[in-house]
Amino acid sequence: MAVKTPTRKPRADAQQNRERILEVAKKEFTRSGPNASLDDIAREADVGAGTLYRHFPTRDALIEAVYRTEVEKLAAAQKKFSETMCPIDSLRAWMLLFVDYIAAKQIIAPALNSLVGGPTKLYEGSRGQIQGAIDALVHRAIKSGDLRKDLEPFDLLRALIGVSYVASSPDWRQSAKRLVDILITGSRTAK
Amino acid sequence: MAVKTPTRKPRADAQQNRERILEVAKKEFTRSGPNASLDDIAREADVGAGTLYRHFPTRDALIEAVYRTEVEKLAAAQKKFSETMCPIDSLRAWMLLFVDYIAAKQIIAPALNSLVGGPTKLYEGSRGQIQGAIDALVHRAIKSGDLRKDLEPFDLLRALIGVSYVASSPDWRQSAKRLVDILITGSRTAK
DNA sequence: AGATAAAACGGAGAGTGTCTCCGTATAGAT
DNA sequence: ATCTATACGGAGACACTCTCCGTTTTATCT
Repeated sequence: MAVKTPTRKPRADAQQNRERILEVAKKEFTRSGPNASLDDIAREADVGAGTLYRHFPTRDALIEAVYRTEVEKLAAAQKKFSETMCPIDSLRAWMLLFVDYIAAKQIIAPALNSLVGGPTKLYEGSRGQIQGAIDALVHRAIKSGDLRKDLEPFDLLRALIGVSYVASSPDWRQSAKRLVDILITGSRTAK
Repeated sequence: MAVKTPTRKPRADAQQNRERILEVAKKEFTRSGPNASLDDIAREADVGAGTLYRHFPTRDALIEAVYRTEVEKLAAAQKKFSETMCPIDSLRAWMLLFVDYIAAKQIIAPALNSLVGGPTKLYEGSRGQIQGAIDALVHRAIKSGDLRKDLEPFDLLRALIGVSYVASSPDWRQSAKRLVDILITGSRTAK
């Protein structure tokens, strides 16, 4: 079923370059936001601009790749929570983790908009991961009767992103976590 | 109390240019997002680049100015609602208006991040307007006993922005409005 | 109606970033 | 050792940003 594979082994240097670019890009995006100069990144990674653009045809492709591993961790956490906690608790735990995650790696913030499905079709991959996670959590909690049946997981994600997006005040994490509870309270089945 | 005013009457052409720039800028930002070329905007407004930059020293200053009038309308709506509805209803009405507003003028979306207090200090003016509106609404509803006392108006705003930010699916407005109710339900005083 | 100076204009151009093209280098297969 | 698919690099064409300053326009004064 896999694609035809009479292809030769991929070149090692290509892989190395790719990783080095990602490393540098992560640092640069963190440092100077999503508009960091791509040529700068290429230079710092000791590759030509062409190499960077071959690996990542657009700025967005690069950003997407940078955040993919982070996103994968969040997705993995969902599985763990679902296995060890009751539905509603695992949802809350995941949402709180999300908040912490953003707090720790502000990097992600600039990309969140697109992640949630912005005007462009970027982030399809990452988006699928995150959406899969929240879908699983919400559906389980709906099935167990803890949450309203009409709850759209994606809406919850949107709100969560809004909450997490900006660290504008020192007590940001506190208030973000309070809001997670508000969201969950509002999402419970009417008693 | 006013500043010294031995100044002469401001020049009419300057004012006209300023308005023309704003008009064109609004159109361009709507059409091609917040990265629209400023030189293009200047050209289309029949002014030199220098003129544009004199009026609006930075891209952000221009964006801020473009959105200011929109923001003022939202702030005005708050007053009206507060005068004619009960606290909790006026909060809900305003939040729904906010959603509609974004739906109608996607323009605002790109600016929302900053509006909510992003890394930069832009949008101070607009932000104050919006924050004032939600503050008033929430405080009134807290005072009337409809909402939890520990609710941070700003959190609600953040969530609202997250909900409104992206029109990723056709039924976006529907689900955004559902989420407004979830937020309000979660914000009510525990019975 | 001039005359005057404050206010505003415009656009050339320097600096920076984006992205492509294609000649060159190299890893893996034989 | 040879071959060739694969990948590399960086010059360069193009686009955008923003400033500088000589020129023009406007409000005001007489």
